[in-house]
Amino acid sequence: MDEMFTDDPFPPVSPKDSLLENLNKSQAQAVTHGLGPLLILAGPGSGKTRVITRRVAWLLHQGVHPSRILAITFTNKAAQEMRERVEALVPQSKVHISTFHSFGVRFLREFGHLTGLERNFVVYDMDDREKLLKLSIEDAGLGVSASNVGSIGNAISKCKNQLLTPEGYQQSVRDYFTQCVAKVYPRYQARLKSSNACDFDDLLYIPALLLQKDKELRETLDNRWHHTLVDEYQDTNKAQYAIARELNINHPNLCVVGDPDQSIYRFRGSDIRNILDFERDYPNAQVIKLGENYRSTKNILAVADALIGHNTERKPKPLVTQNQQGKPVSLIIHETGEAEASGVAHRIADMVDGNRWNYRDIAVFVRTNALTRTLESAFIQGGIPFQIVKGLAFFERKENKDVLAYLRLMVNPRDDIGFLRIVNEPARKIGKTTLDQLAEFAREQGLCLMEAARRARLVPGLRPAAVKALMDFARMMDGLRGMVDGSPAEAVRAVLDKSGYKKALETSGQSEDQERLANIEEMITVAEQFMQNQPDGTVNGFLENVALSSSIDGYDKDSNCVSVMTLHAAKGLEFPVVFMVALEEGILPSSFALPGGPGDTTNTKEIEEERRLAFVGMTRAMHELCLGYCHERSFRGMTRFTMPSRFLSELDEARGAMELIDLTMMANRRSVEPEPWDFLPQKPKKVEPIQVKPKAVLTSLAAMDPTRTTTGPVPAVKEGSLVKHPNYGVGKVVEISGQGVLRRVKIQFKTAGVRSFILDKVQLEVLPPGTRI
DNA sequence: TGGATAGATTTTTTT
DNA sequence: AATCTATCCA
Repeated sequence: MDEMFTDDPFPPVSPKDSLLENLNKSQAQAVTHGLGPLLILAGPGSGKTRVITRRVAWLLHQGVHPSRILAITFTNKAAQEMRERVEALVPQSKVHISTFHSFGVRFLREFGHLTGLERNFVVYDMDDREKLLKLSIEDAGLGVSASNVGSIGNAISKCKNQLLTPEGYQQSVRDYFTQCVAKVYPRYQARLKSSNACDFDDLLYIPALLLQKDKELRETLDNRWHHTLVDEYQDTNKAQYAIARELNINHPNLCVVGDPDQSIYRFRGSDIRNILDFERDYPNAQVIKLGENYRSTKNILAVADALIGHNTERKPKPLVTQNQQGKPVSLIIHETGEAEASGVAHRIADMVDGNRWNYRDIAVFVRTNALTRTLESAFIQGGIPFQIVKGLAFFERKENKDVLAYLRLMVNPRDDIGFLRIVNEPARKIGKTTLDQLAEFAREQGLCLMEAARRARLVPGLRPAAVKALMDFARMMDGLRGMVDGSPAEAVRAVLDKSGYKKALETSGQSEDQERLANIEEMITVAEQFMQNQPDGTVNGFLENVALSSSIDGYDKDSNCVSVMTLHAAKGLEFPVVFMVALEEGILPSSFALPGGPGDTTNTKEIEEERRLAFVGMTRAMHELCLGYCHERSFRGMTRFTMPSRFLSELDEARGAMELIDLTMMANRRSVEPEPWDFLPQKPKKVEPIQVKPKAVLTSLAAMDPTRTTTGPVPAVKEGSLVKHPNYGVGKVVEISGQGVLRRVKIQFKTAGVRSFILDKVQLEVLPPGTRI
C-alpha cells in the first residue's frame, strides 16, 4: 500500500565512472564503501552532500534496488534536494528519502494501530500541544500557570526524546516539579491517544518504542531496507538513534554522516555522543574523515578554527583548504543595534552597487528571531530586497489555523483540540458554559467532543438554544466530512463556504477581516499548489505537509534578495557573503547558557553548544565574513549596555586573519579595561559613523518583493499611490504591510470601499502622481 | 455571550 | 514593543 514498503521492478543501471569524478580520495572511498557500518566525519564544506548523493547512486549502480535504500535527512528541503540530485544521477530511481519525522508519520500510518492509533491520526503543532497540555494539567488537579505549562511541556518532550515512558518516569521523581511532571505526563499521553493525535515527539517516540518492543515488526522492517543513510547524525536524539539502530541489525549497513562540531540541537534532545560513540556502538565501523574544505577562504577557516578550538568536548580536527587567503574577516562595532542594522544595509548596498555581489549571495544570521525586526526596518529603509526565513508565517495566522483545524476535524473527528478551536469560530453562540457542560458529558460517557455534540440533546442542563447550536455544528461537520476523500483544495473551498467562516468575514465591518478573507482564500491556492506537487495527495497528506514543514523550507534560493535567518536555519547552507550580528554576551552565547542564567545546570555544555552555533554560522561563508556587535541594544522595550561576546576574544589566535572596523564614538579612545577586541591590529579604520543616507527609498515593486523574478522598471506602489484595479477601478493605497509572499496593500476605492490584497497576486496599474480620479 | 480596555507578562534555538 | 489575560460592562 505504501510506496515506501514495496518492491517495484526496477530496471538495472550500468555503473558509470562519472560517479567518481571530481572526488578526492576519501570522498571516493566513502562513496564506494561496501557493506557494514560507515561513519563519515564531514567537516564544513567538505562535499558531504555530494558524497551522500553519489553514494546512493553508487549503490543503485551496484544493483541495490531503490526500495532497499532508506535515506534520512534533517529537513524536508534537504530531502527534496537530495531526491533531485539522485534523480539527476539515476533517473526514475525513486529512492525513499525523508526526514525522521516524516518517516515516523508514514510508519505510524502503517503500524500505529499496534499502539491504538488509527490511520487517520493528526499531528499536533506547538499550539495544539500547549492546549492539550493545559487540559492535562487540569486533569492532574494542578493549577495552570503560564510558567509551569512551558516547563512541564519541555520536561515531557525531553522524556520522549530519551524514550522515557510515563511509567519509567515515576522512578525519577525527586521533588515537587518532577512529581507534577509524573502526574501530567501519563494524562497528556492518554489525551493524545483519545484524540487520535500525535505531537512532534511522538512521531519518533512511538516508532522507536514499537521497534524495540515488537521483535517481529523490527525484523520485518530491518529486512526491508538493506542500506540506511542518515545525514546530520550529530543532531540525532535517543529516539532517532534507536530507530536507526533497530533498523540496522540484520543488515548493519548503516551509513551516518555528520560533524560533531556542528551539533546545535541539544535543547531538542540531540545527543552529541551518538556520533562521538558511533565506533563503540558499531565496533566494526569504518570511519572516513572528509577534512578538506572546498567552501571557505583560508581567513574564514582560520577564524572558525580558532573559535571551535576552545571547545573541550570534541575530537580535534584541522580545517584545511586550498582556497585563497581571501579578505580578512571583519569585526564591525557599532554604537546601537539600529546603527548596526543600518550599517549592514549600507555595506550590502555597496557590495551590490559595486557589482561585487548580488543580493542573493548575501545572508545575515542572528541568534534569535527577535533580532530580525531591526534588520527588517533597516533593509526597508535602504531599499534592500530581503527575505526573512522563518516558520511559514502564513500558517501561523489565526484564520489559517482555523481553516486547518476544520480540515483536521474532518479527517479525525476525535480531535478535541481542533473541535474546541473552531466550534465557535465563526461565532455560533457556543460559549464557555456550554462547552464545560459538553466536556463534562463527554468525559462521563467516554465520548469525543464531536460525538457528544451530536448527542447534545442528552446533555443535562443545556439550554435549548445551546443544544440547537451544537447539533447544527455537528450536522455541518458531518456534511463536510463527505469531502475528506476529495482533493485538499476542494476541501478547503467546502470549509470556507459551509462553515460560514467566509461569510462572517465578508459581512464583518472590520478592515482586518478583509485581510483575513484574503488569507483564507489564499489557502485554496496553497492547497492547489500542494496537489500539483502531489497529484494523489489527500486532505490528511496536506495537513501533514503543513505540520512537518520547517522554516528553511520557505527559503527561496532563486529570488534575488538578501536572506535573514537564525543560525539554526543556516545549517547546511552556504553563502558567498555572511554577516553575523549581535555577537554579545547574553545573545550569543545566549543568556540561557550563561552561568546564573535560566538554564544554569551544566553551563559549560551549553556554552560549548553556543560556540558550535557560532562555528556553524562562520563556516557558511565562502568569501566574506563580517562579525558585528554594538555597545547598547534595546530589547523588550529597554535599552541596555552590552558586553562583547566572549567568542570574539577567543579569536585571538586568528588575529592575522581579521580586521577591526570601529564605528563608535569610542573608536579612538583607549578604555581603562582591556576590551576583548584589543588583540586586533591597532589600526582601526577610521570610517564615518554611518548615517541613514536617503538612498533610493523603494525603487520598484520588484525590488521590494523577493518573490518577484521580473526586474523591469515597475513603478513603485507606495502609500498614497493611485492605482487601478481590474475589478474595482481606481483607488488610493492607504497601507502597505508584511513582506515577501505575504506583502499586502490596502486600497481605498472610490466606490468599492477599502479592500486588502496580496501584492503578489493582485494586478495593479500604478497611475502617475497627480492623476485626477 | 462577547467585546473592550487596562494590566501583566514576556522571549532561544525547532521538527 | 507587542502580545496575551483578566476583568468589567453592555
